[in-house]
Amino acid sequence: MQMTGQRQRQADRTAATRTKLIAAARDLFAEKGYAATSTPEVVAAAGVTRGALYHHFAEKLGLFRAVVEEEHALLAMTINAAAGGDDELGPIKALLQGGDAFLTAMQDPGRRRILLIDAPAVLGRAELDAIDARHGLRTLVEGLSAAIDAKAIRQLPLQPLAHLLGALFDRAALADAHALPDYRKAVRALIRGLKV
Amino acid sequence: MQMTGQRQRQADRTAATRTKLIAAARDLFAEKGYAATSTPEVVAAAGVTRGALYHHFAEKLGLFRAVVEEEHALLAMTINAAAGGDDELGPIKALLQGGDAFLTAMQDPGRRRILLIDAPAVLGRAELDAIDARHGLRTLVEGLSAAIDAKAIRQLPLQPLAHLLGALFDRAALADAHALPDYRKAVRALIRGLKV
DNA sequence: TTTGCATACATACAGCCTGCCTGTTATGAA
DNA sequence: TTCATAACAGGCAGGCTGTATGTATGCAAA
Repeated sequence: MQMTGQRQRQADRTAATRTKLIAAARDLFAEKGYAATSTPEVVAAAGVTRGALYHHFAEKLGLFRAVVEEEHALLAMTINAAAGGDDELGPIKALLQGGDAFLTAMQDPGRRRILLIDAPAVLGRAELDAIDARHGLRTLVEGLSAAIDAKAIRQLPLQPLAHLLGALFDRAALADAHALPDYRKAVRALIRGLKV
Repeated sequence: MQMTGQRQRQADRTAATRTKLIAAARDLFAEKGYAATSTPEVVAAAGVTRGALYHHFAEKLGLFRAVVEEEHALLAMTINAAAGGDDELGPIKALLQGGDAFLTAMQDPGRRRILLIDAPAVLGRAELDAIDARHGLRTLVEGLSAAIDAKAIRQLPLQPLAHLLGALFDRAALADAHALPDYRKAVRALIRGLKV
């Protein structure tokens, strides 16, 4: 039965084009930002035509959305790989370690630009929060929830606290590399201050 | 001596045009965002021509910069008026009160869009930080410095801590109005956690 | 195997926008 | 009054986005 094989060929073709477009767009968005990146540039870098782009994505925004989704997923993977190991660490230590993993994973300037600088303005807070809720924020909420249940930190509104800590980490990630240790210290102090 | 009067006339003319442009741009940027606002729209709303705009501003970005500066100054004025009164309040109370004033002053959605959503992406973090350093962040740094000197909060790197708290307040300001009390509560807890 | 349809592109086009450039008018010093 | 300069006005070139139309390839059914 070659049906699967044939269908796969189609799917592969589609996937290959999408992948090339997203990869090329990611690099350009990372380097020059969303607004300064034109679709002709993207398709030239990807080795396809604008027709292909607009066949797969309704608009330039859709391509950016896809890039953000992928970058977010990659980020979550990296963090889970780095901080997902130790389970018996205590809720606060787990939070701090997760935060460190996040800051490390965010050292790529392109990633910072896409996720922290452009995405909020291009996609809007609401949509970016929705994406974030499916990836990084979820684990943060879980960690905080565990910490509160274990009475390791004060009882506070979960979602707001998670968003605020997320903003804290985002801001720390934007710090100059040489200032990062100080930011790390301040973040840790703020989190430790939540202890009951 | 009419020299002053004449010079004033020129200056007034310039100031009037600039004011009209900035006011019109502020409203449009607030409503539709920077990218979706065109210079033809702006000049139509301001009742001038594109020639006037490009005479006063080198590019569209310069107009946005001016809007951000003004909005930042207005914000600082509002906060100072609301929270600058009580001087003998204790450093932590003063911080919390200043934060509340900030959140109140940030309730205007247009202001939020301009300062918190668009500005970081359009101007870049570095330039926005430079602007912020001259307005809101300065008072925050002073407040924190006083609190540390008074040994009311733990000794931590000043600039990073200020930027982190700034990010905290920014995020809280973006919360839905109905969730604001919970955000406020969480922010207060985080700040109180800094006590020695 | 062939036929017919859908998917995956390619290309040309219309409309808009930005920044610049050239001309014109108002202003102020001499 | 004269002349220089600032403050505009209007037009133009280049580029970009999204769309519409045309073409080739894949693939399921007859």
